[in-house]
Amino acid sequence: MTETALSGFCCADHSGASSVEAILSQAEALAKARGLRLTPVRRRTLEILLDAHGALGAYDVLERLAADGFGAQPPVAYRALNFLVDHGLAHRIRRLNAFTACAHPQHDHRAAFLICETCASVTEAAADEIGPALQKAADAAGFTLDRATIEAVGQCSACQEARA
Amino acid sequence: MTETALSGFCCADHSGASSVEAILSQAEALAKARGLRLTPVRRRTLEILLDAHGALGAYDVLERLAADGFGAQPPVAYRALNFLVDHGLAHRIRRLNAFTACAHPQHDHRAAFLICETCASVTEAAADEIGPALQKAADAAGFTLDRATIEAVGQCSACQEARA
DNA sequence: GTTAACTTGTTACTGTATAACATGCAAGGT
DNA sequence: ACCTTGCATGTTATACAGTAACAAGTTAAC
Repeated sequence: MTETALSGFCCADHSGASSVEAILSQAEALAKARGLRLTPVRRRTLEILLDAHGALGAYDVLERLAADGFGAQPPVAYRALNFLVDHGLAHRIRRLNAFTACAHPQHDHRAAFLICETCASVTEAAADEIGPALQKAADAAGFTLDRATIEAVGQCSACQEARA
Repeated sequence: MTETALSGFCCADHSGASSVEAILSQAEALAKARGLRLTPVRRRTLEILLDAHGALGAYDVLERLAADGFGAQPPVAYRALNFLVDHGLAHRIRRLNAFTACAHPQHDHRAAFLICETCASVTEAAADEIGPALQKAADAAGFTLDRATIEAVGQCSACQEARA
């Protein structure tokens, strides 16, 4: 993969350039509040994800980090990405082996991801109603739920229109 | 990973040895009905997944296939596994990079997977109620839903008791 | 019995992720 | 200020996961 643009806008309300700044400062505030260290690599990694407006593979992120003078080996990217994921600033999209910035870092939300098969865009959707249904299924199995990954595949609205 | 036993029982009602046979013959009937060819490698692959009573990595499956005289190269395992997944006889667990036999191959169900963090067992839970909730979230985004992956992480009932 | 479609097998390779260790930086204690 | 302790970064090397492309054998249909 060279410069794999798994692009696409995460959601309407933060596709403008200004909101990159907004989310970045939210992240900074959040890190301060929780005593986390949003170091240069970590901050830059988040910025890269936000700039991509979609999902990026770890090696794509690494390429950009290296171009900025950070380390050029996989662990550099994986560590920063895992940090962001662990603290809710980014999400891992397993179906794509990729990562995407969290659109709403401030609230602890359960998110579902809508992955377009045509343009590979990733949209983060509120999954508040899915939680209880999943909880019920877990209860029935005597399973204690910690967290869940919900990834849907289909066609985004833009691609449906283009195809019509 | 050498002989990584991502073991654990899929669900109470098919953890007996006899049901391996039962599911296998269900699969055979189903293949016949749909005009699919459940060839030796494919059948054996399904059997391997059923014997494992849980999720197995592709390379674990490959090892066992090779031991049985089938090809020893990755595509052999991946092709058989993908065939099973494509036809609903197995599921791919993305969080584990692994595969597991479908517990209920006959009905076209939406399944959620409950992955135990302690013993790595994978339970297939009915997710019928989750579908509508997800559909609603997709609708709100103007997204046309095709299929979805739902993977939950937590503690299975057996491990909770053991820890208590 | 020949063709066309599919299945299996192979080699070779690309992509994804982590282990283990060395170095460096930062915050708190004395 | 100085040291210590823990965390962050960077490196090398390697493990693990998945696929492309082609050759050979099988099956089913005509």
